[in-house]
Formats: sequence, C-alpha cells, structure tokens
Amino acid sequence: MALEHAILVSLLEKPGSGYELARRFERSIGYFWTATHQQIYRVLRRMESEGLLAVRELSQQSRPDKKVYSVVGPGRAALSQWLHESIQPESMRHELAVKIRGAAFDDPSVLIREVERHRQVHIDRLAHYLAGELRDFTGPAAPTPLDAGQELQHVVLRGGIAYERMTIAWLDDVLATLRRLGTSPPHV
Amino acid sequence: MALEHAILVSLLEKPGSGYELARRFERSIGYFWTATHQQIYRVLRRMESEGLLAVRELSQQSRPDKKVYSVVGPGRAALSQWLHESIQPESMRHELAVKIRGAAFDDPSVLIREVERHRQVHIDRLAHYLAGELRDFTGPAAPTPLDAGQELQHVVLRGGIAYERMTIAWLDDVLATLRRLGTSPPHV
DNA sequence: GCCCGCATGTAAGTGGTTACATGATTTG
DNA sequence: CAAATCATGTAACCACTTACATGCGGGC
Repeated sequence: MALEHAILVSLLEKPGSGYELARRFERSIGYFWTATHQQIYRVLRRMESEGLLAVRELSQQSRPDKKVYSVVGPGRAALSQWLHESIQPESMRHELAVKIRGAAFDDPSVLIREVERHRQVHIDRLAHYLAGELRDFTGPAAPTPLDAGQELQHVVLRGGIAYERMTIAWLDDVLATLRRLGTSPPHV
Repeated sequence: MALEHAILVSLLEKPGSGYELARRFERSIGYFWTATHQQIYRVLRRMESEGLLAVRELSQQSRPDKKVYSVVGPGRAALSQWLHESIQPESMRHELAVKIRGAAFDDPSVLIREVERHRQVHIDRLAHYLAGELRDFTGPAAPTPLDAGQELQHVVLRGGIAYERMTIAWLDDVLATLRRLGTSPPHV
C-alpha cells in the first residue's frame, strides 16, 4: 500500500488533481515510485471515501473540470502512523540481471545492444537528475538555506544520482564481460 | 512474466522441484528476483501444461515425493526468444525514499532507527555477497578459468555488490541529513 | 484536418501476497 | 515433546497493467 502513502506525501507537498498526480509520478516522486493514471484515480476515490482526502471540484474555462484533492487530518495521521511502522528492506527486481544469467544458454552477444540501450537510458536519467539538483538545490537560483523538506528531497535525489552512476559503471562492466565472451567459442 | 523466465534460467542451470526452486529464490537467483512457493508451484504447473517443462515424479524414502522439473525444447526456445526481445529499463520502487520525503511532514528523527535497521540489512547482504564471490569466483577453491555461465553469474553478483555498497553509502548520507535536521526546530 | 494536452473514467486480465492446510521425518 | 525441514497445494485477496472510451480546445 505504498502508493497510498506516496500520494499522501505528494498531496501534502502540494494539492492537486488525479491528472496532476499522474504527471508528478512521471517525474519527481515518480523517480522512486511509479503509478499510472488509472491506478491513481482508483486509489484517490478510495482514499476520499475513507476520509483521508478532501475533494474540491474546480470548473475551468477552456479546459475540462478537475477535482483537486488535498490531505485532511486523518490522512496526515495515517502518514504519520506509517512513518512510525517499520518496513522490510525490499529485495531487488532486476529483470536485466535475469537476462544476463540467461545469456549463458544462448549467444551472449545478443545482449550487447540491449545493454547498450539500457546504459543510455541511465545516462539520460543521470543528466536529468543532475540538472534538477542544480536547479533546485545547488545552483545560484536555489533557496539558501534549504528548509527541512528541501533537504529531504535533496538527499533522496542524491540517492537517485548515486544509483544511476552505480548502474552505468556496472553496465560498463557487463558490456566488457559480454564482449570478452563473444571472442571465445560458444558453449552449453 | 519475468518469473517464468527466471524459472527457465534456474532450471537450465540445474533441474529441480518447486520446493528447491523456492530455496533458490531465497538466495542466488533470488538476489534479483523474488517469488514465494505458492507462486512458483502455480507457474510451474502452467509452464508444464504449456509444454515448456517436463516433470518427473520422484519417490523418496523418508521424505515426501517430489516433482523434478526440467526445461524441454519449447522452454529453451521461449527463453531464447525473450533474450532477443527488448525490455524497458525498470523504474525504481523505493519505499524508503517515499518515507524520507514524508518525514518532512512529521518529526524526521523518527526515521533514524528505521534507516539504521535498513543499513544493517544491506551490510549483511554485502558480506553475504562478498563471501559468495570469494567461494565461487575469486577464491583459491574457484575453478580457473571460469566458463561463460560462471563469468555471467559473476558479473551479476558484482552488480549486487556495487548496489549494496552504493546503498550503504547513501544511507549514511541519509542518516547524516536526518541527524542534522534533528538539531534544528520542527517545521510545517 | 490531425494530433497533442487536459481531464476522467471502465473493464478485463495478470502478477503477487497472505493465510490456511496437510503430513512425514529429523533435530534439539 | 516441540520445532524445524521437506514437500505440495487451495483460496481469497490485493496491486498493478493494458486496452478501451469520451470529449473539449489549441497549435501546426
């Protein structure tokens, strides 16, 4: 049920509609938790019916109406309770690693292009994160000093940056290994 | 459907029963893909009915009978086809990061113990991975030279090691940030 | 005239978790 | 005598994805 809590955090940072939340889940909070609009609309309705959120229907001209959600008392309490509970450290779900091990039973070189493609995606993400860091936290336009919320957002972003750097270095290692194996005869 | 492919890889590495696969998903292949026994039994039956696997029922004395599964032609073909397809680089699912951002709306210091606990789990995992690396790949008892399958298992393990090291360093950063915020007055 | 962005939703299906159930053998 | 290991399974539920559906307004 972490989607529920991710929504609470996002709406506490700033109230918004389901559509806007879906946008945020494509960047910002979405860097470490994803959700599609279908799922978001469903969970928003449930949370509103449970009294965690309040809705305000907003008529707009030259745009469809929207429902702006915001967190109310019980929602804030639910988040606070969750913060006091402990979660179990998650185990990885790394599909590419499964593929790499599977390559032992086929030609390892078929994976080279795939790994190169993934590497490029991670390079792009890293550049994106670094640009965001400069814009919001370390650049001349950033507020000084940062408040607690900004410090916490920054440390999470640093985690994303460290993850992308680590992943790129590892994919280089994978590529070197695949290329090395490609020069020797097949097997199995 | 990556569980299906993880099972194919694991059974190609060595045939086994549902129970044995469940054990393997607690270590080895389970380092980057998890599954419970219920799920494994369900998928094994489906894969067998689809002709990807063959079963051999094995009577054992002083132990329950077991069904040993192995990959047959169409299963190997399915794996090969999957290796040729491209998968989209997965996005993170990092519940702890959601909590950290959520801490801005509560007392950040409540998270210190939780983060310390996670840090310890990652330290233990790292030690476990390093022991496995020494045993299977870099120690004196390791085969030399390694074959392609072992090289690929090793590069995946190196990825796990890099991930744990990066995570521990990041959690240190998180702890330093939380402790720093704890010394200043609350907010929001 | 077509596609994109804004905005919300239904329906069907897959993947995955949790709880419950059974029963023999081995280990402390 | 209790607990853990081996071994397989059912049932109910929850989380998540994919496909489909609608409709207005603005830009190329």
